Amino acid sequence: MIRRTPRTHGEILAAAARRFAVTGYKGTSLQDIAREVGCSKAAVLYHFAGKEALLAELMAGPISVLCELDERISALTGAAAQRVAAEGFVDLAVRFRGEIALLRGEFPELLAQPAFAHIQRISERLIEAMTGPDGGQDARVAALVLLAGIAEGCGAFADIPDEELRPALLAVAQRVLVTAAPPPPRPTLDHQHQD
Amino acid sequence: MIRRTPRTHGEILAAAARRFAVTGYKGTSLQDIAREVGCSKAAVLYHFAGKEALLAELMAGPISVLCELDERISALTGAAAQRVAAEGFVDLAVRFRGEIALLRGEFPELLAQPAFAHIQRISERLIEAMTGPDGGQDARVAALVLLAGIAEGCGAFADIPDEELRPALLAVAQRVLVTAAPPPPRPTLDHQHQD
DNA sequence: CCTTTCTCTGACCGATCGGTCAGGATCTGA
DNA sequence: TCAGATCCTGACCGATCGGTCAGAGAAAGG
Repeated sequence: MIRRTPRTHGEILAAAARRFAVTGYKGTSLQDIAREVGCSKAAVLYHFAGKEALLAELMAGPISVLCELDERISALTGAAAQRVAAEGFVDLAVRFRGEIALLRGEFPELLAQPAFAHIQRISERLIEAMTGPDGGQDARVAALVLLAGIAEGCGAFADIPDEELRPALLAVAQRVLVTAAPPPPRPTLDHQHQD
Repeated sequence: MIRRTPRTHGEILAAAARRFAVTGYKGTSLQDIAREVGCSKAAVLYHFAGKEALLAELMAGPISVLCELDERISALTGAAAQRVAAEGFVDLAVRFRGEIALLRGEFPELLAQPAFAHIQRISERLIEAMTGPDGGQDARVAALVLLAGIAEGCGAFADIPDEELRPALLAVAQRVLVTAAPPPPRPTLDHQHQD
């Protein structure tokens, strides 16, 4: 009586991840997943309550890590919160880039679902933290570009090993975020400078 | 006999843009668009050959500008190509951020369609140009994050006026891109592949 | 007036979606 | 051997999708 759902459960999950990564969540039908596994669509729905449950189980890992990150950040402010948010998000993106990639830009609509409502709030707090102590509009734009860029771009980073991707993304984050208000010595770019 | 399609054509187009911006391309049905206009679904299909034609007409502007940018870049190399690519893409994003936003992360699937195949190629060349003369993996990661971040993030920039958004994005681009490998500037991190 | 052209509608089509259901295998434990 | 739980299937459901079609209604021109 120990064997709950022998091997098909995991197989279906893996197949769903593969399909989602290729055609996106909405673009993948239960039929597609069933075909990938080599079983019937009804079998998929025997192991999982529905398509949404499939996604929820796939995203359980990154979501729990994201929640932990949110709690860590909520205890901080200013530059400390900014640094932890950036590093934490990079770590999360590197570790779960496969899972994040399979959402393929469907964040807005998926986040609109009540099941993922808290993710929406967390990402907003993440943006706020990444905006940093400067707090200006430029800093907020930078934070948004960084967050969206990492989230959307990490689908293209599948072939880069973790130990190379992490420092690369950290370097980008360090460069892009407005770390403070003080005037940096470097001139800001504009169209009219020497060629 | 002059009046081709009086005003409904433009009305339908505007309504489609509004709906696409809210629920995405795939997430918007012709019924939704018809409801927004206040006509029947058949009327929408009377003015437009199909849903795809609707999108194509909406994206005609940004696509033509993107093609121009591609041609301009193809005549350049190295740092010059990088600068033109970054500035050109920022300009494009600022100017057409409404149109870009209504794709809502559906780039991958839409680009997979044969009708948008050349866009795929152009974006790859854009990445290559933005990677810059350094050419290392870190530079490529930075370029990807920037491109994806601007494309995905500009949907959140609707309330920022052009004259504020452009310099903000240019500043981000200048910071994030690995500008060069030459001697004077700051050392690139962990990058032992030059001779 | 009638005819033609343009604009638009409601009904309808086939396909596909997520999901349900009755029941057939297959296995387990007594 | 039989009973019951587990695993899975094919058939089916209602909803919705993009798209078609015959024809109604209005406008224009003779």
